[in-house]
Amino acid sequence: MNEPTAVPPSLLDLSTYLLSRTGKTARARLAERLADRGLRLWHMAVLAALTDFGPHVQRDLAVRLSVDPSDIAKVVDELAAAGRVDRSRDAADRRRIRVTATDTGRALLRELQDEAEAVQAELLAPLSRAERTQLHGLLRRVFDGTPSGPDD
Amino acid sequence: MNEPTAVPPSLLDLSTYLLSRTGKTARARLAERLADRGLRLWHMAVLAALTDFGPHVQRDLAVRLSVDPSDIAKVVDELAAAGRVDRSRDAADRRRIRVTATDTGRALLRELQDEAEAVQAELLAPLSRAERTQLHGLLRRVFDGTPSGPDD
DNA sequence: CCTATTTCAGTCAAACTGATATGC
DNA sequence: CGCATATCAGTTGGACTGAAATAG
Repeated sequence: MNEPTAVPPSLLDLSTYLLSRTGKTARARLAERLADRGLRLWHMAVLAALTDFGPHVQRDLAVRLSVDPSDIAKVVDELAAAGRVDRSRDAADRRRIRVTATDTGRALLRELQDEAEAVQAELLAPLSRAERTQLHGLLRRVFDGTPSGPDD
Repeated sequence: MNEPTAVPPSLLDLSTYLLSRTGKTARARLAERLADRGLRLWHMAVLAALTDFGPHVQRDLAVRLSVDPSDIAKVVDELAAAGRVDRSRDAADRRRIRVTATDTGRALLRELQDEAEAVQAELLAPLSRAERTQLHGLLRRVFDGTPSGPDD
């Protein structure tokens, strides 16, 4: 008997289905690599925000990354325990906790970015360099045109 | 103080990040619409498989859609309770349960496809028709080149 | 006896909610 | 007092695991 491996065409015809599936695969592959280091995707996202934009109050990290503040707490806590970020109370407003990436935190981010690019190279292998640029541009315009929900 | 709304460039530069985010948005938007009808994405996927390829044994549904068999059971059960599919024991191999879409099941699928296309039109609004076709082609090639993991 | 199919119960991490403590 | 920030505990739906029941 033939194996029922073919995906339903009425799903394949939806670009949103392809987006969803390939996106999920991409995330899963990177998450798997990060798990080998005891990290999750949010650890990388936080390090990226701190490195790109400098120190953040935790609240601002949550806003920028569209994560719930209650979930940021745990992630920052773990990064701090590993020496990847420093935390310090804001002298002017003692409610606020300022988070800064350490040198080893920034070094870790560079390694994670290498991993991410390796995953990406695997995933986009069917495309030529020009096509990858094209895809990136199209995705970027879709992303920019999409008002961010709380769950994105 | 300026709002920290900008997403970190070191993430935006990753096509896989854009894929992941836009894919998640697409899924969430459609899931929200389906929830209004008391349905989830798997209900639609099962109806699509049954409509595109005809009746399936549950095991084959699980393989085709890359879902765990233990999760298919619940979905099919709900669809059957709503009269969208029929179940019958295979006479030759009484372990197997054959699932068939009913007329109302197929009618429901058509409605769900309309919803999906509406979501897609919203999401891809920034792109011209030609660009959407281009995007679809690129995504399709990435998808086809990606060996499916259990979690895709 | 071993395998295949279905099903149920339980685990597990992720996303979200609610409540609390602290400081403005 | 109201509001903002951080934190903790609990909930919820999804994906996966293990084991049982039935049939080949």
